Amino acid sequence: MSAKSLDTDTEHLIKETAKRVFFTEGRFNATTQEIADAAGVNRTLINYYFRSRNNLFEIVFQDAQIQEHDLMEKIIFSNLSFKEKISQHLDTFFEQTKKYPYLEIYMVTQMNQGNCYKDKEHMNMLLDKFYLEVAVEMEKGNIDKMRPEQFVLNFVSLMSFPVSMRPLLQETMGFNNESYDKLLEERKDVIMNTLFIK
Amino acid sequence: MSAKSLDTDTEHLIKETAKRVFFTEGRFNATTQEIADAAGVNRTLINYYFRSRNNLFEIVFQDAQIQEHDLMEKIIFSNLSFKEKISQHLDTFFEQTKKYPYLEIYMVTQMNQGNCYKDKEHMNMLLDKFYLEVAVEMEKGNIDKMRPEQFVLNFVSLMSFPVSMRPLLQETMGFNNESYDKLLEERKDVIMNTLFIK
DNA sequence: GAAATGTTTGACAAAAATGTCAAATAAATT
DNA sequence: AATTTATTTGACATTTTTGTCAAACATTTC
Repeated sequence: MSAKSLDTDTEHLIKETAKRVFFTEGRFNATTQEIADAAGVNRTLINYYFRSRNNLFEIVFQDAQIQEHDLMEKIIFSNLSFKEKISQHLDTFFEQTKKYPYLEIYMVTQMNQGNCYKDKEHMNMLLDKFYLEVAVEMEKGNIDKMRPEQFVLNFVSLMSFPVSMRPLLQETMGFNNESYDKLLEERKDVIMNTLFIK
Repeated sequence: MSAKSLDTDTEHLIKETAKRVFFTEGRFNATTQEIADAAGVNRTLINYYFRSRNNLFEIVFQDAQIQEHDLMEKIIFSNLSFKEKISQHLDTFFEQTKKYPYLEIYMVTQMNQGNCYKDKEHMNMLLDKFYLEVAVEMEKGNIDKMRPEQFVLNFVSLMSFPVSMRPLLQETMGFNNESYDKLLEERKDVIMNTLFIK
């Protein structure tokens, strides 16, 4: 039981499928039937393992939070230089968003439906540490002077928006999948140049 | 009939309420009952005026597109200098997003559910015109050199992301409503400084 | 002010989605 | 191999949401 393959563990399969439907495909109001179909299992197994649809959704939401959180933690507690931290984080982020492009949008829609974010305390501690580093870089003249919070907003905006909003941006800007992928690949350099003073 | 007040025109009231529920409150899977309640009308009036829930949603989606479109057109066909165009657009955008912060996210979730964007042709024409202006500014040395498309991505990202993702960002960054509002107010200057070379 | 038209309402029907259960099957334990 | 336990299934019940309709009401038109 403990050595059971994760691939065939139905509970795990359902959860991963739900994540795929939400975070990868962005179908935020998929029904339990649709998720069950996508997982290739009987719908009532969702009730067996998760009791209710709501419960499954809450668990998936928590998972999403942890994922965001871990990514954040990784960048802050590495002992790279500031610039390298940013650079590294861009790599991990773009890697992760290939799998789950709609993770952040999902969280927003959930929060707008009354679901709320947990573990603010710890996150704040991480951020305060980061703000200090940002301030140091400003003193050194490596980045423009502004409130560190604004730098963080710039950073996450430049990084996330083109991914999260891809359907809208790709369509309005007249790209096809291939050319938009290319655009995204080029973004790392663009972002580094935008954030740091040459 | 033609001179009827728009405030009491039920059809109009329902549509505006739906927009409020979706774009202002971000409750993307509100039921027809919830929308009717929010509008203070009988639910079946939605069927009377819009035939089906789906039809209402499509109409609202179209409205959203037109709104985005008009905003885009405004900036491009003004005869201000490039920098003033950007500046002006930031003002209009922030003004608009006070009313409809979740308009863009709504469009993305709709598109992920199979709804698709219309009128690409015209939008492309607008963008091409804008790309040319961007290129000129780069030549002049007012903005960093990059593909004009990347400049547009930077621009919209810096502008939209902190608004669209507000629930997530505000929570994770530990702001309250008031302090986040303040942060947003400061953003115009930050964005101008980030986009333009001093 | 009577007839015609447009609007609103509640009762009901239909559809869609979720949840429950007992029986069937499979797996583990003795 | 028999028994216990865990998993899976389909049939059914419940709940939620949407759509229809005729009657009530209001407004306009003649």
